[in-house]
Order: sequence, then structure tokens, then C-alpha cells
Amino acid sequence: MSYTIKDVAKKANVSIATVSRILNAQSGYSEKTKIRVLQVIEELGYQPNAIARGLINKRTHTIGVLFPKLSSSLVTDLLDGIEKAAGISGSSVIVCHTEYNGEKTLKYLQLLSEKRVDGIIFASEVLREEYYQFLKKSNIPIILLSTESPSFSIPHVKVNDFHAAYSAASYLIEKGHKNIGMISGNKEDMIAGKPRIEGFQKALADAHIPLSEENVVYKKGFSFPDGVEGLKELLKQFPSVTALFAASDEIAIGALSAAYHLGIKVPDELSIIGYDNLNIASMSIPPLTTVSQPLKEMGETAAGMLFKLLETGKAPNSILMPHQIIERFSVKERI
Amino acid sequence: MSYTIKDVAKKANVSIATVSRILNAQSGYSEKTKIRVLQVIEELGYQPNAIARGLINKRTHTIGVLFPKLSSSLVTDLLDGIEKAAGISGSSVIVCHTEYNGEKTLKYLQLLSEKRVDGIIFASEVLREEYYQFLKKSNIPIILLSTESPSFSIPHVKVNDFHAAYSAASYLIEKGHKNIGMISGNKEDMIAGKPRIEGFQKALADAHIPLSEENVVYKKGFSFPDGVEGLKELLKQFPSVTALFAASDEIAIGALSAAYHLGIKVPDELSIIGYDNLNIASMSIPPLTTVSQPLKEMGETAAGMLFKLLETGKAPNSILMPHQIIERFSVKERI
DNA sequence: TCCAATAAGGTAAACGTTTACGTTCATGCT
DNA sequence: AGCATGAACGTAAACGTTTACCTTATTGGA
Repeated sequence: MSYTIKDVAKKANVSIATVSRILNAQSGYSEKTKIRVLQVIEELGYQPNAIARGLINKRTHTIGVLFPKLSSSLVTDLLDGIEKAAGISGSSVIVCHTEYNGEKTLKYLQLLSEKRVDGIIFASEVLREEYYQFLKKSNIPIILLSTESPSFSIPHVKVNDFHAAYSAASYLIEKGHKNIGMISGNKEDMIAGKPRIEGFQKALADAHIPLSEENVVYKKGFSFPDGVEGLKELLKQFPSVTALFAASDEIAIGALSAAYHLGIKVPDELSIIGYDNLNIASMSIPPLTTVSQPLKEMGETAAGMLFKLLETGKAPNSILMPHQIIERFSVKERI
Repeated sequence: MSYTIKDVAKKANVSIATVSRILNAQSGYSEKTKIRVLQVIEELGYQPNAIARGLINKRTHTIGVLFPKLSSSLVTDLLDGIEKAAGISGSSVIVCHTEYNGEKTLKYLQLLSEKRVDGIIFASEVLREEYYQFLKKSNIPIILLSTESPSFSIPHVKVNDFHAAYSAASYLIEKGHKNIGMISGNKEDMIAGKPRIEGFQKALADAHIPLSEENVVYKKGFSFPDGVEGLKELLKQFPSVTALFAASDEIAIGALSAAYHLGIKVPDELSIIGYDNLNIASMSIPPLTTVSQPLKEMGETAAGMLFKLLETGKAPNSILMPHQIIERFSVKERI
């Protein structure tokens, strides 16, 4: 197989302790033996065994990331940031795809725990009681990303969905709109659902715009089809609508598509603002005005927090990342 | 810290060997001790240490995946499939993001090698000589995904780009088009660039359609901006064009967008066919006709091949996956 | 009754590192 | 000269498993 530290030691006529010290840049050897050992390492192409190291050091330099789904650029931008931060810290990341499935999630947590990952980032999904109990028992450090836990005190990084939704609605109001609708995702979703709805409603209320049940339609998810159906329903229950806040970019793009087929011109007849700033937002016709979450930075920040936590042992503070309205061409001033 | 096999053994009044045998479902113990040990395991919440196992078994049940970039659904669909197959086989996947950077790639290979991953999937990128030498030296099993190596004999799974491009162009021809243009990606790219161009050209030639340098514009990449610029250039050098083959869906969507701004109606005045069948292809206006690569299945297949290789030790055959034309609404028959 | 075979279980080495502790030797100081 | 000190190493235990090999008791058959 491959060479071990013993082979190096033997060939260089030193003990394995010396080789180890040299590898770890500790003291306790002369310059002469150092270059001799280094040369032997080079000759043999010796590679230290991270498994053996992990066994004794109790650090695997590996973290686990749990995602509900993979095939959305929302999630991959987060992953992108995590991977970047991990790379800088010399760690690797194991991705786990839970599919919102509790059993699968628990199985993955078990797996990660057995593999002795240094920590876990739990992203875009509600942290259920059972998960928390498991994590607590096996005391693996954890950071919540793009989600938060109302019941348990766990550090998280996300944007303030309430505020962001408030901003989006306010933006529409500033543009002169009064008949403003919303297509929301799952309203049972305490993270991405409810806060956005409430932020939207608060903005209208603060602007003294009358608000009834007709203003918002509730869909099950945040996907493209939810958007196309959503717009049709909204039009039915709120025909005078002139501006729309979509709870996700996919919903917004769906609405855009439905509007096109219904012959409704965006933004001339209907203004649309999305949420997320996925890369598809800039590719739509017209390019989508949306509220942007700094996804990659969020991933980086979460991973950074985790590594700091691993070093210091101190629980870091949660971080709320700034959102931002990206003005493109799907919203028009109403005069 | 957490409990070890010793703790279990002591509490159950057996030796660690017996516990190990029970954990691995081997023989050599009575039913009575088995349930006793299992109960102790339950009580303590004992979790076997995969690191220690890996050290002695020389199997980490972890594979590495190298991607040039993460933020494209092309890549994440592949990853999705890989992760799925890995989950079924009880393995985890470490993702590495190379950014087409040779140094970074080598560093990642080194890392994966030190972590003693069981195997590597190298995706969507050219396998350079240096990578190959490294892999060969540390003899880690490897599968190429959505790429192939002309020089080295390494099993791969991909679609036949030449054929797929040929099909796309033929489809346009069948629809009655004669003035057919192409926006290609990087023509130096021996995997996704050149073969698609040649497939396109062959289809036109076989149909006896005259073909000159004006028919195709060459861009640096496969992205949205390449598509919008690409269409403008194509229109300039080939004004009579009625149908367009885009070397990627992002290019196609870019062209769609440019066409919209130029007031060119798709598909009435210009037909467009894409390549990849990303999820955005179904969200565009109009929904994009495209040639589909079964990305998720390709990922699954690649991982499956890798696991079979690990079991049997035999190099598997390369697999060419079928492509398929997904008819949506961006191509119109010309009468 | 005795022996071989089998079931049930234990002992200890091995995997490839790190590291606490011990040893040797040269050096400098009094 | 004698001694403390520090540099430059070596030895061996430890990390948590798996497994080859050994031991003991039981059973069935001749």
C-alpha cells in the first residue's frame, strides 16, 4: 500500500517521533535531519494518514452540511460559501441531502456523528426537537443557516425575513402602488413563510393601506408552479392588483410566466418583486427586481462561525445579514 | 467524551471482541449476550467510531467529488445524483470546488488522498496530466463524470456531445429550417465545445445545407451574457438566420433575452433550441426546447460505477447516457 | 466412557499517528 | 572538575476499532 511514517523513519535513520515532529513543525531536531527526512518524504511520496491523525487528535477537519434539497441555486450558493470558508480553514465538507425527511435526516446525523465530524451546519430547514436532542446527546457543535430555532438557543445566520418582506412591500408602496398582492409560500413555515407574510402586512398597515384576506394567496411551496397558479388565483380574488410581492424568485418567475400567457404586461400593467436574488432573477424577461439575500456570504459566515466555535469553544452570537433590494425591470412607478 | 466499545464491554461483562462481533453481525456469541449487549449500547447511547474503523479496515466509506464550479444547476443535478447513490451505499460525499484552478485542484486531490477517501468522481472538467499522475501515484480509484480523457484510459459517464448536437441541429432541419446558426461555447474545450460544434456542422452537411464561417459564433463560456452577446453577433454576421442552436441552456436563455429586447419574436421569427435541460429551461418565456442530459441519473450512474469498482476491483466500462430532445415552445415549424 | 467437534467467548496484536517521558551528549558556568 | 541546562533525539503508550488465535465448556457419537 502507501508508505507510513515508519517507512520514512527507517529510511532516514530516525525514530518515528522525529518524523512526526518535523511534519508538525514542532521543535526537537536539527536542521540537518530535517532536510534529510524531508528528502526521504519527497522520494517516497509519503502522505500522512489523516484517519490515524483524526483518531488521536479527535479532530477530523471535516464538517457536515445538511440541506433539504440540492437542486436549487438558493442552496448551492449557500454551499458555495461554506465550501469556500472550509477550504480556507483546511477542512472538507460532507453534504447530506435530507429531502425534508425526518428519518433520513436522523440517519445522516447518526452517520456524521459516527464519522466524528468536527461540526455541523444545518441549513434552510426547521430544526426539529428530535434533531436537537440527538445533537445535544452526541454534543456536536452546530450552526443554523438560513433558518433559526425558536425553542432552542442555537447560533444562526440568516436575514431578517420580516424586515426584508417589509422592505419589499414598502418599495412597492413608494413606487405609488396601493393595490398590492402577495403570493406566499407555506404559511405554516415559521422561518420563510409566516415572517414574510407578516412583514408584508405590517408594511401595508403602516402605510394605511386597507388590507383584507384577498390580498394574499397561500401556496404550499415556493416553486415555479406555485407562482403560475398563485397569480391566477390572486387575479381572481383581487382583480384590481397592480403590484405583487412574491415570497421567492421562483414564485415570481412563475407569476411572470403566467402573466405573459394571460397577456398581462410586466411591469406596465403589473409590477412584480421577488425574493432571494437567485441567478435566474437576472435572466428573466423582464429582469426581476427582487430582495437579495447574500447567500454566498451567509454560507461563508456560518462556516466561519463554526470554525471559530471549534477553536474557542465559545458559542458565537447569531448574525442577521443585511438584505438589499436589487432594482431591475419588473417594477414600474405608478403615477 | 463519548463512550467506547470498552465501556460497553465492561458494562455488559463481556470482552470488546464480543461487542465488536455483535456490532458487525458476525457469529460467536449467544442470543442472550447479544440482547444484553444491545441493551447496554442503547442505554449508553454508544456510537461506533468510524475513524477507528476506517483506520483498521482501510475503507472510509467516503468519496470525494471535484467540481469546477458549484453555482450552476448543471453541477448540482449531478451532485444530487451522486449523493443519492452514495446514501444508498452508506457512503458520504465530500465536495470540492476547484474553480478550474490547477493548483487548487491538486491541493484538493492531496487532501482527499490524505483523508483516504475510497474513491473520487471528477466532474465536468478536463483531467490534466498532472492530476492523472497524482491519482495514479496514490492509486485512488476514479470515475470521470460529464467529461472524458482522450489520453488516459479512465472510465467515464457522459452523453455523446457530438451526437446530441447532431440531433439538435437535425431537429431544427426537420422543422423546415435552412438558415441555422449556432452560438457555441469555448471551441478549445475538447469536451463540451468542439464536439458540439462538429456535431452541428455534420448535421448541416449531411442535409446538404450550405455552411460557412458565418453560421456559428464562438464565445468564451457557456453563460447567460455569452448568449445575449452571441445573438447580437450572430445577427450581424448571419442576418437571415431563422433557427438557432445554443450550446447551453444559459446561452439559449441569454439569446431569448436579447431577442426580446431586439423585438424579435421567439419562436415566430426565430427558433431556439438549447442544451442541458436545466430547470430554468422550463421557466423561460417561451419555455425552452432543449436537448436534455439526464444529469441526475448520470451522477447516480457514476457513483454506482465507483462503488462497484470498489467492491470488485475491476475497472468498469464507460457509459454513454442517452440524450433526448425535450419539446417545449421555443421552436416553430417553418413552412 | 472418551474423544472430536462445535459454540461461546477472551487475549492481544495491528492499523498509523501523536506525545509524554526518558536518555544521551555537548556546552557553559562556577 | 563538577554540575545544571538544553538540544536532539528515542521509547512506548494511547486513540478505538477488528480479527487471528487461543481457551473452555458442552454435546453427540462410537
